[in-house]
Amino acid sequence: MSISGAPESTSVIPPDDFPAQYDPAATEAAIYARWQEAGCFTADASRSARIGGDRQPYVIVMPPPNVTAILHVGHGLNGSVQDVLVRWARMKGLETLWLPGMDHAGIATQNVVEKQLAAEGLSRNDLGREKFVERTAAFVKETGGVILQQLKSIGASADWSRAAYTFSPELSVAVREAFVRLYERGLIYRGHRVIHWCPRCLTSLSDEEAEGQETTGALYHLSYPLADDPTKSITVATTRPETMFGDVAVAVNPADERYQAMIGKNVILPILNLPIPVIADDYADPAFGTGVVKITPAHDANDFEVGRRHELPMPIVIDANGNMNEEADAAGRVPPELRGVDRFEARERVVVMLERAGNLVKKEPHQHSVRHCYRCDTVVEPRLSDQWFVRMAPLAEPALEAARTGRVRILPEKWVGVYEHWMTNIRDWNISRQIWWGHRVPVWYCKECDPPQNVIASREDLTACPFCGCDVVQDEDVLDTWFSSALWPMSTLGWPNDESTDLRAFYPTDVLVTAPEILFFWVARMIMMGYAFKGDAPFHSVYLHGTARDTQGRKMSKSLGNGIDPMDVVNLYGADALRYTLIAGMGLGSDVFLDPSDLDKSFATGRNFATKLWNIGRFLLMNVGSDDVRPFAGLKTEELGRADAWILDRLDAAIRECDRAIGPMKPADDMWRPEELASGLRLNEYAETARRFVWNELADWYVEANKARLLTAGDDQQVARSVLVHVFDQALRLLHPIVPFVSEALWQRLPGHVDGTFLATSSWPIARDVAADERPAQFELIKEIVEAMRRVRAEYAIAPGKSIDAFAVVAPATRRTLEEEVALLGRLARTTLGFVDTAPEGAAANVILAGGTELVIPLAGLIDVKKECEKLSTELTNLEKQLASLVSRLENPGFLARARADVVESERAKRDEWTTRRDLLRTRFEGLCGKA
RNA sequence: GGGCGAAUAGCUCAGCUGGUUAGAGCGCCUGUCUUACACACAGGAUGUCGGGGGUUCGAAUCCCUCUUCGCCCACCA
Repeated sequence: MSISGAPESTSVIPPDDFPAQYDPAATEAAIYARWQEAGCFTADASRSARIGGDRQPYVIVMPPPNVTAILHVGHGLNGSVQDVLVRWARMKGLETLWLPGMDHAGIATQNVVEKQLAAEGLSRNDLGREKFVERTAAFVKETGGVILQQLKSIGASADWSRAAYTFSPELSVAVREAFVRLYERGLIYRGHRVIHWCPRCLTSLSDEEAEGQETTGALYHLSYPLADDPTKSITVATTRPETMFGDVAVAVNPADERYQAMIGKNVILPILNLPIPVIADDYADPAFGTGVVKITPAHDANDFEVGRRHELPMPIVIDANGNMNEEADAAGRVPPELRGVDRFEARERVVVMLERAGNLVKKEPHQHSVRHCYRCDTVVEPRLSDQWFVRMAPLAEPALEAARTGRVRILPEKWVGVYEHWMTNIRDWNISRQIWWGHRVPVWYCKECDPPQNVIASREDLTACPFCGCDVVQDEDVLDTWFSSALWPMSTLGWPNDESTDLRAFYPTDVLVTAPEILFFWVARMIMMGYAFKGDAPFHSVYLHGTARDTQGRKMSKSLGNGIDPMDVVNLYGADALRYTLIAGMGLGSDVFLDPSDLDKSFATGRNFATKLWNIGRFLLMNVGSDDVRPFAGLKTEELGRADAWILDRLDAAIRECDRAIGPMKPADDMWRPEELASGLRLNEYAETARRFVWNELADWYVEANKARLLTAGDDQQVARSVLVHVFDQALRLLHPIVPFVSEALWQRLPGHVDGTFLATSSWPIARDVAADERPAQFELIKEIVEAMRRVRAEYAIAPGKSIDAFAVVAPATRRTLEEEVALLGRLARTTLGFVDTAPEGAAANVILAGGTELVIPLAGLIDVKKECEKLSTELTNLEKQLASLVSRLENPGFLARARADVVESERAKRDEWTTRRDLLRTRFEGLCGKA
């Protein structure tokens, strides 16, 4: 198939400049390069109205992907959403900044490098801290940042000149500043307590990093004999019998009748034969298990609290690697045969030992949540240690208020409740990690000074104690990666330098787009830090998008092997196909389902749409040519045909709908009004509206209606060329944020395109404000007539080549204005259409259109009269039934009294229309089929 | 265990504050290579809007309840 079949006179575009088949691979990279050369995505701080410029700023900070990450569909989804928003804002004339960057991803990156070392038979300790950090930095420098390149190939219009990195010198300054300020305000403290410990990563984790997984384990009932009467015993229930060596007490509820006599007595810890006290504490729940809980303060966060309340010792019996071992306060507690044994292995063996000793009462299956390391999935071990914490309650207060007052809008709204719940029950944040890759805790210890002077948090590296001048040592720990991420919107713009141009021009930012999983990891903490250091929220909107899932609803992941590589999609169908499919397929907050085994089907929507768009462009260029086009603005209203008036009307409607779907860009006066909290950011509605306009209105009707006009030289041809080019130009603008490449490629080829201008930086369409006129409605009538004729043809299986005659019975005034236009459109249905005042006699297909217009198609010899009668009969019956129910509604006093006036009005209009139709149908029926 | 959300065409979902003959994409059926497009065009079929109650003149839409799925949180060992 080539365009050689096209009439020579209109074939003005050489095939090599406008291939018949859209080729994204050949188009996209070149276009992206030109955008970058032209600086289309580089934001100019001096234009921000906040520092005296002429434009409102619009800023999105990109959730920084891990520096080692490779693009997956989740990133594709996230990036596409942000890119749609920033491209939209840019076209709306705002000074738009999409600030990209990467996260050094402490534990994750360290794990990658440690794995490499392991392959060489080395551990990080073999290298030592300094060498290890050097090696990791080199690895990151060498291989990191792949994902940023990949984001470019999906069209991300980020300002790469501002790309940031959480571990850069600049951002490290911000991290230190934040730490020291919080420390000085008493919001960071060092605590000795039970935290989540990953025995594989050998570091502590925050509550959020230790993810619970429902697991079927066992609940073991163990009997601990009484010290003063070994014939009696008390039964405790536990899921972790191996921790018994760390038991220092058993607790019962003070109100529990059953155990009143035991409180204060001692029981004997089996195997070890150690006496431990029975204590009373509210923590013991009489309703759970036996009502008795063993207390292991060093290996359970709750037991730790109990231990503190009762001033109990806290022996550690499991070491950092998760093996049974005697550590602090545990001398003689771990039996020699278990020393060095893995905790799970030990569990089995302890159970056997207890069983032999007769202390195992029973074992029952038990469902409970076991926490795993979010980076390596190892079962987390609660461990007693010294860690740094952030006091969260004071920080959470303004952040919570922000969501309540409308300063920050969270979409979809269902997350607001989750956010509130978390914020009101917030717990302190463990920010220290026992790894090497990350921001080292900026705290130095002096051995000579007395507390509190011996602990110094400092913005500068210290070599000597500022108080006594002697040597100091820096804390060994590094900070949680998320501590630096929490500062992201500020630190990337220049904070802590409050005078920084970018910070003044672009902070606070506008929308944060991310996945709901990291609402607490990241989003909530950014809001808190924003208030803590800048006194304001870092953005006014949080958009939480869905997850990419496979056809079985499973989350796409590397480990499951059910992922889709976005680069495959880009290579096969182009970035636009990927973007359109993702954006159109994702309702607010709902997940996107894709079939990894059938990319062709999964991305058909986007691919087909890009192709369609390309073909409209081809038609336009082949038929409009490259000769000068009359400027649209110079056209007089009366020069426009009905089709022109109609498509312009549809365009205005589409523009309005798209604007409404994406929603208000910013809150007025920095506060969302209640009714705005749930509105906007419906990107799928925007995509659907734009698609419908371009495909179903522009291509299916306007282009078809214009074919004849464009071939007939004259004034009207010039009008048609002008309107077509204008409407397509506007349509490309409307679509550009979703499908930037193909729209740009086409826009650059439009007649009259000025070299060096880009669709990416052109203006967003504005709906006209014009007086209503009757022509769009008249075109709708033509459309209906054509559709009716097609239906009749299909129904009676009239051969495609065979022309038929039809008559439309319309009001004389309308008829006069319709005739010429319908003549042009007649070919659409291969029908000769005439207009008459009354229907002709004889057999005919009869269609009643909206508004009471009757279409009569005399089909002598073509139709089966009996079939037609049956059809008329059922149509008539249905209509009468519907009409009856409508009439009864309109006669219902309750309805008339309570329904809104406009509803009543429209119901009445509908009744009148249906009545007319019913009468026409009845006449037709009686004429054709007789009274029978 | 607490909280939140969802259930609409074979599949993925729209249907906003109650009033439409309940929609879209993909899939399916029937025609068509009509000079931009077969990744297309034209036409078509398919839904007791999860079950049951209720409020109302009127419910896919509001309330209650049940069922089934998701998600978030949680110290019941």
